[in-house]
Amino acid sequence: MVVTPELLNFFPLLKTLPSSSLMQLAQQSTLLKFARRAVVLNAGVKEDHVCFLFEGRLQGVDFTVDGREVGLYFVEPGDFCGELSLFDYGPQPEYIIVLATAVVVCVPLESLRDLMLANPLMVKQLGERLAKRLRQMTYQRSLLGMPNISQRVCCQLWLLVSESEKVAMNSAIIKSPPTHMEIAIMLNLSRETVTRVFQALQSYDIVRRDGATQLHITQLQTLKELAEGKKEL
Amino acid sequence: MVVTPELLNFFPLLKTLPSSSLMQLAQQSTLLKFARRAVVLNAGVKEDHVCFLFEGRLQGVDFTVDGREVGLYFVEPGDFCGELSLFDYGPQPEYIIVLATAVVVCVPLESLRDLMLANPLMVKQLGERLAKRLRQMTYQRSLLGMPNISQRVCCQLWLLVSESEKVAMNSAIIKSPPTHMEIAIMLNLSRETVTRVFQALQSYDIVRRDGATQLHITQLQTLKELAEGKKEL
DNA sequence: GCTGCCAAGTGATCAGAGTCACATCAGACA
DNA sequence: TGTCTGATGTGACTCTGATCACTTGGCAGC
Repeated sequence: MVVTPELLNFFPLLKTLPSSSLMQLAQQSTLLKFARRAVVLNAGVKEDHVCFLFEGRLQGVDFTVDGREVGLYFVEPGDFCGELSLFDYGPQPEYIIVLATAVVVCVPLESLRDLMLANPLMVKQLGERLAKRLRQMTYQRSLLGMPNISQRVCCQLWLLVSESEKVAMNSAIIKSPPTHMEIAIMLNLSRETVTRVFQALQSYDIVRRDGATQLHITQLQTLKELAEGKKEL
Repeated sequence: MVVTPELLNFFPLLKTLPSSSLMQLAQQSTLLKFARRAVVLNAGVKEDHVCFLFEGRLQGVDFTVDGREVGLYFVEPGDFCGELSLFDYGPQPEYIIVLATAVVVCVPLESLRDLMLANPLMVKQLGERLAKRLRQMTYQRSLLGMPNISQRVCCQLWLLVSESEKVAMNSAIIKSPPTHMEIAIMLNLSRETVTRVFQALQSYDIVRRDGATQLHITQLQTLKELAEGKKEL
């Protein structure tokens, strides 16, 4: 499918580029649609493109020696992944899996690297990006230290709420939310345990399922307090 | 204490700088000695310097809401910490604690940032550095997914062995190793559990304590196999 | 509408790590 | 040399979350 400069403009990182560069980049890029469970980037491989997510949701996952899945982070629209090798030329460290049908713009690694060399602003943005990811992973790691399981789940749920909805602080909607399994591997829990926490949350009417594609959080304030450990389920 | 350009030269990141810059940086930097348990960098604070470790060992730690310690990474001599805000001007995300009496060169953040702007090679190196830390954290996270506790401990131990000793593959020595507690928080385990794993390792004569300041790994090969899950304790 | 498939819901059971409460040990220090 | 402190070592007990083995439910495709 054809990639237009306007499409690239959707992504904060690329927005700052001169339109000539955008034009060129658009020509070299491809637009792909991935179904659920598809693998967007392979671990251990030197991938030759960076993936910009336009629509859907991705998850970075790793596997332990014994084949157990470990969830690392979620990728939301506007964000991208596979950028590590821009810096160190190393292989992609983790798998990137599609959680919800995803529309992805694949931008050649080399082109991006060239732009990066010519464009200090882009280096700055990419640096900020790595820093952000590092902060994110640090936070995610600290979640795992929490002894209270429900709190862990609530924190993760809270992370999935968009910033704008957090401000309003009323109710929120998470579109095509991760499955219990996908949340479980983020938090080092079993799928059943996550299900049981959700059962509890639903019984108190803190969250509600709107079909399979929407999770309605009816009491955002309560969820926050649960996440902060100010309340117990 | 006085910082000489030669001292700065010890650090790979700074080695590439022109000697004039080094000279200047040296004048602005301070050399500090920290005792065990001292706090080198505070979480949540906009620290104004980057810490280069000359001697000793540091640990990045975070705390959960309920005051539980979470270990994030170790810092070994030659390495540095507190560099995130170079990129995003944000606060230091985690505490940096001294594990073994540390000699630290504190370099002003602003000076480093200036050098970074003037010096593409340094940007490159710092980018590689962030990338490396991300890979490290990804790996450390995957350790937590392992269901077998001894394996987890062995992996962590294996990480503490220096690269040069891994090549020789005979025996190795870890100088002033982290305490059981410090290892425990890295692996989401209780201190007692780590102690029990060490007991097992010692009973099979895989590791041995040489006083409190040295941990002798007598069977490096076995340790590796344990870490890889090819063997069980 | 039927079938299949995957996600979610649920109870019973169990193992394994956390917790508690000590004892012990080694080095630091006066 | 005695004392203190922090690190280890260890047993007993608890209890929580994993596991297993199902059922149920919802959606997609035929």
